[in-house]
Amino acid sequence: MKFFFTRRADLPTVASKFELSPAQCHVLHLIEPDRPIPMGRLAEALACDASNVTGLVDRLESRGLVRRQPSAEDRRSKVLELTPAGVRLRSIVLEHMTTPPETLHRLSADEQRALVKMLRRLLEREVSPP
Amino acid sequence: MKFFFTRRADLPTVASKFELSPAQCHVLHLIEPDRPIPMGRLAEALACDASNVTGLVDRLESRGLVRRQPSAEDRRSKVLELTPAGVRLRSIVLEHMTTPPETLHRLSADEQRALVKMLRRLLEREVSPP
DNA sequence: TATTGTTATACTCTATAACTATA
DNA sequence: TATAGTTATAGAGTATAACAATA
Repeated sequence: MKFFFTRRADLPTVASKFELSPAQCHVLHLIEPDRPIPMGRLAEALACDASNVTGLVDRLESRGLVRRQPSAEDRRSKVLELTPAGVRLRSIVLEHMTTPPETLHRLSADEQRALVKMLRRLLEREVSPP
Repeated sequence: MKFFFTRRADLPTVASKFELSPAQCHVLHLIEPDRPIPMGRLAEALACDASNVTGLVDRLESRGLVRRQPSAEDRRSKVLELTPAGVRLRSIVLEHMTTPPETLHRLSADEQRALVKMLRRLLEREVSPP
């Protein structure tokens, strides 16, 4: 939990480097390149009401990072995909967010590997099962 | 990072169980019982502007969870402390937030211990050095 | 009837700038 | 002059409720 709150305090700082809000960062993270996602599924993944996604996507769309496309199967639904600019920014943001804390050197290379392995196992399939 | 965003999505859910906002949860976490903290230091710990702390504390104070007290050393400054109700709610919230993800059983008891140990080392002194 | 996304409304969070009372 | 906290203001995030189009 301490880990969580520590990173939570960092997010606005990281996000603002790219003039993004924390929530916008989260959206960028959730829309994977070449993997269009319906708006409703995005709302689920964000654990927020669907009505919020409208405005969130509006702002990202007006910055040319995300596109709304009609869904092939259901004419009520729209799917979201990253624009080329969105793909680029996403990868830059992710790179910055994965910059490890300066305290990482406290763990040996072996320990770091073991840590990553355990965290991976904890998180598998917890978000956006294909 | 995936870990972070996963927990980030959980926070509003956990918080709303107690009719708290995510930020209010964070504040409750940061004010330790019997450890008054000046408002300015709270703003630092939250990585937000000092002006936000006013409203944040207003709302917590009007719910009887937090108290403002004049600082002994500097008459400009006010220190924050939890009320008895605040101490109680803090401990309940923290208990809920430390409920491990259901996927924890994927790690053996030994692995869990090792994981906790490593995370502790990564985080030591990163927040609120005494 | 039920569902997807939108709109309207209200409240909270957040930053910036201007203010006050101390230092 | 500088600092701690407040107030005013504006934009973004969030939930609820009501709505249109489609299923």
